[in-house]
Amino acid sequence: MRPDDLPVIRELELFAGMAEDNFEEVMRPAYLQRFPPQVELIAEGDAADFLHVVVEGSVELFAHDNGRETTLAIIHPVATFILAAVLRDAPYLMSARTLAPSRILMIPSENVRAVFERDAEFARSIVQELSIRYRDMAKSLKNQKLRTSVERLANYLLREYEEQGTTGIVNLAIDKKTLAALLGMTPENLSRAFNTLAPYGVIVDGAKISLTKVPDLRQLAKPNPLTDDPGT
Amino acid sequence: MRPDDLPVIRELELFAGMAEDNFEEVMRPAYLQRFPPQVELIAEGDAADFLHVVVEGSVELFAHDNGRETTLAIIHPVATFILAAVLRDAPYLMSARTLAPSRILMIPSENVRAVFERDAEFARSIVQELSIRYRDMAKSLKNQKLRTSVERLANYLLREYEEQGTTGIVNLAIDKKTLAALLGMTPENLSRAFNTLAPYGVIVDGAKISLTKVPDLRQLAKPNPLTDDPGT
DNA sequence: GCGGCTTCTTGATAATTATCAAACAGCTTT
DNA sequence: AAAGCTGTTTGATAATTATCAAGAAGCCGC
Repeated sequence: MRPDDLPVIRELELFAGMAEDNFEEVMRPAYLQRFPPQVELIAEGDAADFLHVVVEGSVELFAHDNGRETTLAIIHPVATFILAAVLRDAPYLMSARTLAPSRILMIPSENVRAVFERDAEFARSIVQELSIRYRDMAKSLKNQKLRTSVERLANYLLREYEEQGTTGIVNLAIDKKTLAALLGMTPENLSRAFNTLAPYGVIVDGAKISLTKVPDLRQLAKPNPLTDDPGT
Repeated sequence: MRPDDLPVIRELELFAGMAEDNFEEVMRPAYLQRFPPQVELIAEGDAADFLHVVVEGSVELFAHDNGRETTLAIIHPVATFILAAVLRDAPYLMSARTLAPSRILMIPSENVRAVFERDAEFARSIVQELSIRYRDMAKSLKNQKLRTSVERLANYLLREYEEQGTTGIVNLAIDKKTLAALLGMTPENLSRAFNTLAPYGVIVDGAKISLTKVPDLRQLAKPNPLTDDPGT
């Protein structure tokens, strides 16, 4: 592990409050590894041996059923994934693969559980993290069940628009195939959904999306904090 | 509160491990109330003032967006709901209504949070409960994104079949309109989905569903523990 | 029993989404 | 520059799901 990585991880909300010696105990057996893109880090059904932290790059959480595949979330630095499986010592429900060249911190599950038992601050942070994740998942389910694919795309664009500083340009950080899977549609349909949004000022140029009529787009999308706002 | 209710609640996994005096402190300001069916207990967007426990009856968690409504879960006794909102002191993401005449225990959120801070066993239980809920939500999302409506119905029936003792008869505990919303389809489509399943030995008689060709149904449904098994 | 009610079902049609096939664009490799 | 990728788009068609309208079945109060 590079010496300048630890402070970054320490600042993660999950670890920020815990006692220094407990932090060290969690981190001592952890290791940080570099992965190229498209490497499968974990597979659904596997035992949850490690808590993973995306330190750099990005990770896609996806799942299979019936021979079909879907994307459930994209994890950006610095954040953990599969915390729930680790805490329950249960099989992963999702697989994970790197999207970009990434550095992943892997902490043995036992250590997470052991320190959780005796560090109340850490326990508190874990509960907050889990609650956020639960709520994000609930929002995703609402998004999927209550909106059409065009609406999901419109809301996704508006969310990115806010996060990227309302400049009028949204840069897609993931390729369109992955975006389609995340939004619960086929790549062909994503392409058509972009066309449908053209009258609402959505101009596509590769991964660069211009939003020229945000009020119109907003009227179509009808964003709702109880479905859209992540991390609350 | 009836004196014989407390032990039942005490046995809830969430409360089982905690110290007696802490349990009393959580419960002292709580109150147990009886509600007729179809009473809206909480509304999405409201502040999370109480942790709710379904002691008797049943509760539907549902949500709106875009003028549409969907059902996210049905809660049976004895179980809590909206724990994540309580812990984060954040607005509810879902509304809740009674489906049957129900008795609901309401515990002020502050008390839950206060005791959580100092009872490590309680904290542990909360983490387990949250993890289960997160994973159930993830399973629901997989179910919704990866399966057709007929497949979702088939898997629902098989799950109920197991839970109701594999007798060949499944009794629907909720009306078909609610089931349709839970499975993410319209009532009309649910009716048609049942017809589609007739060749697989699914015979509908009101709320009584007979499964006469379970192996065939299973072959169609392709149930998967990583999508279906609740509470793991 | 008879309205009156709700729930559920059926039919016809429309909207949404997926599939299959082919073309195209932007890459890299040779 | 040509060939071969991969990712994306477009077109044609099919499958899935929703909507609208009407009918059937069950339930309740009187």
